[in-house]
Amino acid sequence: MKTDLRISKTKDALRGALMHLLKQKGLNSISVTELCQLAKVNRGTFYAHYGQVENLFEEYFKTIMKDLADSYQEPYKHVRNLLSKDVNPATIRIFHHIEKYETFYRIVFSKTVPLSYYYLLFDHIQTLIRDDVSEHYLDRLDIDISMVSAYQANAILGLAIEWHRQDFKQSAEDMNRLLVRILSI
Amino acid sequence: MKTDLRISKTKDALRGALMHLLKQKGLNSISVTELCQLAKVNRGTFYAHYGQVENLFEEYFKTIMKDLADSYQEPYKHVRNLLSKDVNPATIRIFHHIEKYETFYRIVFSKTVPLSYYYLLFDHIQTLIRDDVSEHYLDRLDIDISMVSAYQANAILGLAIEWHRQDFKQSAEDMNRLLVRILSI
DNA sequence: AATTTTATTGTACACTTGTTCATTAAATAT
DNA sequence: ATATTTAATGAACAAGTGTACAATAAAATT
Repeated sequence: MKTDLRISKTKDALRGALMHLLKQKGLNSISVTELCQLAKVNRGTFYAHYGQVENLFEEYFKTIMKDLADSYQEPYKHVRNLLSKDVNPATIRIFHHIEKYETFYRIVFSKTVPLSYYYLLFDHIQTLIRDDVSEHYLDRLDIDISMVSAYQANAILGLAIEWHRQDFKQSAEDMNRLLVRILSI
Repeated sequence: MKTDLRISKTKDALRGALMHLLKQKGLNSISVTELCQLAKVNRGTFYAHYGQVENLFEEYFKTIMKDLADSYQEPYKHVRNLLSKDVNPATIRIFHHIEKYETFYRIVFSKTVPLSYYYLLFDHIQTLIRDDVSEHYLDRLDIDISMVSAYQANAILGLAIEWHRQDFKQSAEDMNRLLVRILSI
């Protein structure tokens, strides 16, 4: 059973309007009313699908996260030679992913956005890292794998935050090199 | 010139009401109206001091950050013996600080809160670490100190996030030991 | 092509928000 | 103690929020 044409039409219009407005103002200052006016969708229809503007954004977020997961599957080319044995390829993929969706991540890392978006990203990276970590620490049953992966995942995100602060002036390639250097110290 | 008694009276009432409501619901679902009703303060008065509920919370936040800065100055007793040469005492202080203000940090780490609070905490820890890092990397002028400190600061916060997720079941002491173990691997 | 199902619309409602301003009351200064 | 300054109040405003429901229109099904 495929989704009703009217529904996807409405959702496309709302997503388009949101993307348009996000280039002008922050997520929290976009009202349901103006969003619906721009999308030419009835306000009641919006509430039938989403409870608040954030929910609409989150739906978009999931498609981006999907891409991150997919990019993890992709074969590695240009960075493999950089990698030391301590670097998880998954972690190093993140910077290219952020670069690709820069406009989007400018929102995700903006101050006014709820912490939940950061957590969604964190979760994703933590999961990617966890598999690698649990292999590496197979012999040490005494240490909490969740803690180790949380530590490593968030360290990477620390670099991403600083990258955002410096207005993404470095290239993703630069960030990869930086990460390798930090890990090798 | 000291602050007007009426102002501090109003602010105390508002802060008290906020703390009371935060035990029941999330920050974002507290309306200005209900806050003022509980505090017995006119809604117009609220807006004279704060633009939104978040601003009131941020005022409280700053007093907590002050405590974190102060605790950094305190002489070290019970953890010094644990420290390897690679561990910055500042970083290891953070877990005791979070434990002390657990109620508060349950809010700071909750999903619905704006990312700006996380950044305030991040900034603070990054600054504390930066001094230590710049000493350590004095010879390596090619590496961005902000990046290294962002990496390390956020790694610690990753542990704090995971700690929060596990409902703070470990003691601050446990977290310190864990950090030392991770760093020594 | 006709029928059934279901999404969208328009309208209405009570409520919250953010702002303004004259009035009142409380604190500070004389 | 009185005068002056300044904060708090109450009322009113336009606009947004969230919800409900009957009427309509557009899909899906037969």
